[in-house]
Amino acid sequence: MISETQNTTLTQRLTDSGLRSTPHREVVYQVILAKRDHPTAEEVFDRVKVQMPTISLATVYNCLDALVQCGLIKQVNFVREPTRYCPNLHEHAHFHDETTGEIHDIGIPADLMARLRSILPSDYTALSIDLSFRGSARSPSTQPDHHD
Amino acid sequence: MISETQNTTLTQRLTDSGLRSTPHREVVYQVILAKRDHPTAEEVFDRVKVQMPTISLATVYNCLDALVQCGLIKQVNFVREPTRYCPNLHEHAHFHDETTGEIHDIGIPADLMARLRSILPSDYTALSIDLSFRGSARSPSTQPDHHD
DNA sequence: AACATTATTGGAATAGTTCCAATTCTCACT
DNA sequence: AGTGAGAATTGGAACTATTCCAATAATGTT
Repeated sequence: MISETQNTTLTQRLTDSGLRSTPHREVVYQVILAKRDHPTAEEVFDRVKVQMPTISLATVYNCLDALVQCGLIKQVNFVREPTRYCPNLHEHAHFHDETTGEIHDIGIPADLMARLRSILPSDYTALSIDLSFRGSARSPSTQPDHHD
Repeated sequence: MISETQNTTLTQRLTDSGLRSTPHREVVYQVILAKRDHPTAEEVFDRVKVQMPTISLATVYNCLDALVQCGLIKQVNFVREPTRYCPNLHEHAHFHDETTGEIHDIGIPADLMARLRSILPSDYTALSIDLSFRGSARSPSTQPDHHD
């Protein structure tokens, strides 16, 4: 079940963006919050169907778009992979572990965010910044030195 | 025509990765170098066809994969957009201008690259780092000046 | 020249996402 | 509570991007 607080946040955020709070959107949001991984639309669809078997994939896309639009979730994408969705609203990067397939959130310190913005020419306005790593997490000793 | 130097680099890089230098791969590489934008596979296909009308889209994908594999080009991707290809081998970020649709390269200073790596836990090994911005370049205030 | 390996081809198949028209729901206003 | 306008949902078709496949062609090696 969604807590009062979360529910309020959801409704609030949606209406702030001129969108309605609907049962479908609530369940989609709930499902993304419940398991803190980075599901694809298809995975969200599967999880939502457990509670709401009649929901359609098109509606899941619609709900995800709505949640992105009102700023409650973010889209994450890796090369030639389907879009994934992430409810972590703190500034963070993503590490895509190619060995396990998992995606890990990596916090970005505020000063680094500022530094990132600073590399842009002054007339560029960034609405969003995306930092992602690809590699593997479990290679403790045998790391081949690799310089360019 | 491809210059000796470029051709040598291409052949060298390919063979280093256990791949062959073929006419198709040469033309694909040449086309990507010629216009320094960030074409999709489909766009590369269209440009290559001018010189090599019989090439197939599957081959373009194959060639692009080969060039990525040997490190001569990089894949760039934005949310729900087809993969794009970039021959800039310097460390750089991408700015996706949503007003014009253009993608601009933004250099990343060496110390910033180091800083980025430093936010990863010590047992994470990054094979690649991807930094991208989304926004618009034309400043929000009235800006009659027009630079490129 | 013959062979093994690798590349190319066209087309079919798949995956991810969007679109559409019909229906249902919700909210604001009586 | 009833009604109408606008928004959301639905299923399925359409579309786009990419991969797969089996047959053919090209290449480098002996």
